[in-house]
Amino acid sequence: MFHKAMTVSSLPESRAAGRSAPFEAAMTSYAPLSLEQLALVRECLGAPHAYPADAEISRGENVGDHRPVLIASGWAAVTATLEDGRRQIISLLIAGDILEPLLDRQPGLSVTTLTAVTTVDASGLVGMLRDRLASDMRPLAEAWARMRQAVQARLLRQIVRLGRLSAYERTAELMVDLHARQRRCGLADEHGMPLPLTQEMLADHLGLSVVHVNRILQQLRREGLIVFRAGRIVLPDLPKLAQATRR
Amino acid sequence: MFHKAMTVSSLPESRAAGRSAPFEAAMTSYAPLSLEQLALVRECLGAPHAYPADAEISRGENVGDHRPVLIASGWAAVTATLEDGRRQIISLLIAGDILEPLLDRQPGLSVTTLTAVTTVDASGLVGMLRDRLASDMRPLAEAWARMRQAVQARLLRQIVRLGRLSAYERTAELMVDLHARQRRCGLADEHGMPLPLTQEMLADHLGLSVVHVNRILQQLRREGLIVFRAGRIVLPDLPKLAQATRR
DNA sequence: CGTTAGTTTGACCTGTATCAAAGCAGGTGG
DNA sequence: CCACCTGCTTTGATACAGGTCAAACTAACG
Repeated sequence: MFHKAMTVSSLPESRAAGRSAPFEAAMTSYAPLSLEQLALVRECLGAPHAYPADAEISRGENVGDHRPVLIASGWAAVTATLEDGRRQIISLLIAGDILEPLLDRQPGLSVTTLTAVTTVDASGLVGMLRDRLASDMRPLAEAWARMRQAVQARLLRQIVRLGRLSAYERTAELMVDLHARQRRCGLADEHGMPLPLTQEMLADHLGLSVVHVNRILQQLRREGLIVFRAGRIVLPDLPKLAQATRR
Repeated sequence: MFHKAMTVSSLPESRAAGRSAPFEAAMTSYAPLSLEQLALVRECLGAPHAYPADAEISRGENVGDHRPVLIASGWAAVTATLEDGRRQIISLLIAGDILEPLLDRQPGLSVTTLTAVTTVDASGLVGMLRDRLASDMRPLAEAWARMRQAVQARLLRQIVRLGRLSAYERTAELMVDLHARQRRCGLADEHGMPLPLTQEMLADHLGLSVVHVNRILQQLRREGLIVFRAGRIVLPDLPKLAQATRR
């Protein structure tokens, strides 16, 4: 019915606006920031690093030199692979997301790009936030802290999803969540968003089989809760979709 | 077959040794610490706070005054409760564990004691670690960092468990994990440990139904991988149990 | 065009949930 | 000391969500 359309939805990702635009937008959404503060953020960020799709993001061999990094564009995933090939996508990373040392480099885990990705080094930013606790920088630190909390909250939510929600509820909730996250950094409009994920990736994230994910998506489509169009996913009735999240 | 025996296994919990003994043991297991360093840790810890079983650990109403806390004795759980009553125990907390602000106080989550629990305030310790970066305190900071990493790693592992392991694998892995954790702080011997959890709690943690947990436990017992005795659980063949963790 | 990666379909199987009831142990109060 | 609760575990019967296997279908791409 939507026939391989999903994979095509990744954007050209090159843009006139600064590399960190989605991140700045996200940050502002966590605490209101002045233009000066945003400029300061921009200064602190390191040079961008580009990865092709399906590559591993490894930041230094030693555990020591793992620096925090921001996803500037594209989609990536923190993935666990079991010996027998079963995979679990622990966390999806999208533009504006923080990738902290704490998260990756656990043995058995890897961070892989799902689309082409650019990252920027955030250790400068972290250092700046640690040093400068001046009152006018307070909102910055606050936004940063809230973003980290959000990362954590998502992990916990993922546990609840996998532990207690049905396939249908899980899928609906993931869509709602991805939409909210992409809205924060201006990558989604009110009813649509990019979704550059294959059904296999969705399955690996939702703890389901590919076949079942396919059937759940069909059900959601039949009910008019999601529509695939032009490589994007459209959520025509967000409230009803949010309803589908609960039993 | 073991008939309500599990619940009885919580220890008297009053002890001549200092309140923070399990925590110190755990910390040393993450980085070798001198007696002086351990003494310093002890000084930094706040006064103990006691909770009865089945109580909520809430640390201040405002998000601001959430201090990091250590579990000095007893078992607690970070729990999510859905509107319709479904529950998911996100994380089990045992003696020596760190309970960070980041973890609790997400909306919909609560931290509840499963047995009688004593906690100690760790904000002093954190402050000390932040201020004193003297070289001789380096091991302390390192141990602390590793403990935090372990907390994080467990959360990620829990996602993999729920997403990709069978009920049988999940259960076996939990036992192995709990044993390793309790060994670290000297609460378990080589083949046995306290397990003050009802099958319902296990179910809520493993994302299963009570009935199914019961059947899995029976299977593990039949296979001689676990034995319940005198309110403790015995793991007679740890290697084989670890094997049961994988498919 | 053939190849390849992704989606869709159907048939079938199984792990796990649900429901209901019974068994067991410990605590309580008469 | 017994009888009764109450909370926990165990058992059996049954239902269903979701997995597995296999094959067809579609679209993109070189």
